[in-house]
Amino acid sequence: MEKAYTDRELFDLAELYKIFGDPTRIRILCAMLETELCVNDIAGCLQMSQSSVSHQLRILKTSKLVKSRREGKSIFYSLDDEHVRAILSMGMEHIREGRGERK
Amino acid sequence: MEKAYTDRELFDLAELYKIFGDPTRIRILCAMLETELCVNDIAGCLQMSQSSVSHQLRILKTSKLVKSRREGKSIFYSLDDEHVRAILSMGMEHIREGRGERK
DNA sequence: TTAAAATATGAACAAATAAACATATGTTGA
DNA sequence: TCAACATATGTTTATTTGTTCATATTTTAA
Repeated sequence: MEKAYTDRELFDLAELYKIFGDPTRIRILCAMLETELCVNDIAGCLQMSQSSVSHQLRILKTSKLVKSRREGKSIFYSLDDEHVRAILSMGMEHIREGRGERK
Repeated sequence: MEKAYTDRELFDLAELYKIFGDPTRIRILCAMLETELCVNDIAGCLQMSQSSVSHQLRILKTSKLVKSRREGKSIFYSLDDEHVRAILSMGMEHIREGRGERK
């Protein structure tokens, strides 16, 4: 039986999950589950600095987890595709099945 | 509309993905996609030290991503549940849709 | 019970990275 | 063009964390 995945794919896979593996980014992503948001909106409702939000959004965008569109002075961000939602809800299911308890 | 997830859940979710977000752990998990493996097997086929494998396995077990059973002097590890497989393949789909390219 | 094999664990070190701060870029309206 | 607003980007710092080395447990066989 041959190897299922290439080294490259395994590395990229880890890189992908690394993006999800930060509380701040998770909060940003989940905030966008319902609607697109501009940087200031996110900074406001998540109580974090504009700079920090912007830095994280850049990471999320580079990883193709969010996309953006400009409207006047504001730039609206939203989840890039349905895979992002699927990954989020898949993880949440795992958590809610009693596997996410304190260490 | 009320908040979909609690702060606790969002934090746990990030913690879960953080476990997936390391190349070594991803390689260990994917090595176990087909069959259960003991520590030495993993260290051998992944070319890493016994100590490092053991440390990572402890993390994976604590997070309920793998389970173990003893057989004589060896301890065999395997994926804990179908969610782990689902999360892995979901991420792989995302990668393979051209969203995992170099930064 | 002693030795050897398999695994686990503790400590130290180095690399990665998120947040904060300051500053730069870009857009709109007067 | 100028001022004000929105967002982006360097840089530094503190924290986190994966690996290595040394050592400790645990199990089997003689």
